Amino acid sequence: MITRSNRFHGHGSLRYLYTRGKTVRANQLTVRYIINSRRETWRLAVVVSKKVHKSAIVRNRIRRRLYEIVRNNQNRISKPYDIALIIFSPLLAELEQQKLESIIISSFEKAEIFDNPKDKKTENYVKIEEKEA
RNA sequence: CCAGAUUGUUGACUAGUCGCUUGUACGAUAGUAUAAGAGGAAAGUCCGGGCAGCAUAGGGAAAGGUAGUUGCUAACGGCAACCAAGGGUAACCUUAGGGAAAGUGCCACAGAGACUAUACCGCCUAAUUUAUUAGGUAAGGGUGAAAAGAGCAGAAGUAAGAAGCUGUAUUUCUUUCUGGUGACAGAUUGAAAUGGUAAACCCUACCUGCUGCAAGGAGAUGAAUUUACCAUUUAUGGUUAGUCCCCGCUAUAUUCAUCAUUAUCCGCUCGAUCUAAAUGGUAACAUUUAGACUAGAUAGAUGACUAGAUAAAACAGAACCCGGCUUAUGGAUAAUCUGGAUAA
Repeated sequence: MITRSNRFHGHGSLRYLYTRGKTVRANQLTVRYIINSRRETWRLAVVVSKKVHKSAIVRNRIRRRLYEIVRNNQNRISKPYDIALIIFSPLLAELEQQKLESIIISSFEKAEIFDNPKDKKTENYVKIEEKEA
């Protein structure tokens, strides 16, 4: 689970994101995102409607797995993005962890929410050099 | 040992890595430490109550609900014990269990005819055209779940028949008695009635004010109207609004715009609470004593991954809180009881 400051609040905010944000589509989910100039940290919302699955247990499970994957990779989000993950398929509750993680990471890289891997490596090298220095 | 009946319990654990929510302590802050963190149904939202607002929640009408008795309870359409009817060899189970003699409606198909009802066949009498007409008739046939009959049976009677009569069953009212708080059970006197349906209208008795935590309270900034409006009078009348309707009651606040505001804080968890023991009661339950504090989120915490024989398990996620009901549920397991078989 991510901290409360990184969660997404309010219908108004989501409406704003839906009308003005950019979208990237994967097989079973879409990512909508926009840079929020008022904030300093990024925010994430996972939207799982009742059409996806009737049971609240399954919907909670999808939400928690996606939050967890994003949390493990949160160092790669540099700018104050507002992100919404909109889910279409109940298969995400059963999918293997590595596959699910690769889907999320690839779609985030497509959207340029994550920095490019090459840039990331160079940054890391820079940091290491600084530490060594 | 086999087949059943009833009432329960549990419904996941350990280790590691990375996290979330709330409380407490320390700290200027960042944060650190520590404690706690979904269910038996949290579900369906079907009943009942608390709590909140509307008058203090009042009267009438309408509408709705409940239906054996006694008790339990904050209350109930719930629970317990009992009564009645039905099912089972039994343990035990099931029951929308008041009234059809207040009135109305309905009873398909078949059949001549099914409650202001009838004569198809047959039977009897008369007439003549000897096979038809007219009249009588419900003993018989046919149809149907039920037939001129409204419980059942019987004899006498007649042209053929009926009304009527006799016996008996049940029910209602009634007389008296016994047992029980009572439903009721067992006897008994007299009179009357007799198809089903009240999960058809209806009648009887009892109960129910409406809206639900998105209740309700506290917003910020700016603007406008003002003691709701009209008339007379300064307290009345009318209008409007609030509680479905009528009566009654109430009327310093109301409206608009903006705020990525459908936000934020309170309500919010100590309560008809939980655990244990004792006492009373057949039981539901009650009382007393001792101890405990046990989720409070808000796009919504209680998790993700790895390892453990890997196949890790059912139904399933608190949203103001309680008491029930109903529905979903893989596996494991306890107690009591019934019937049968075998052995001693």
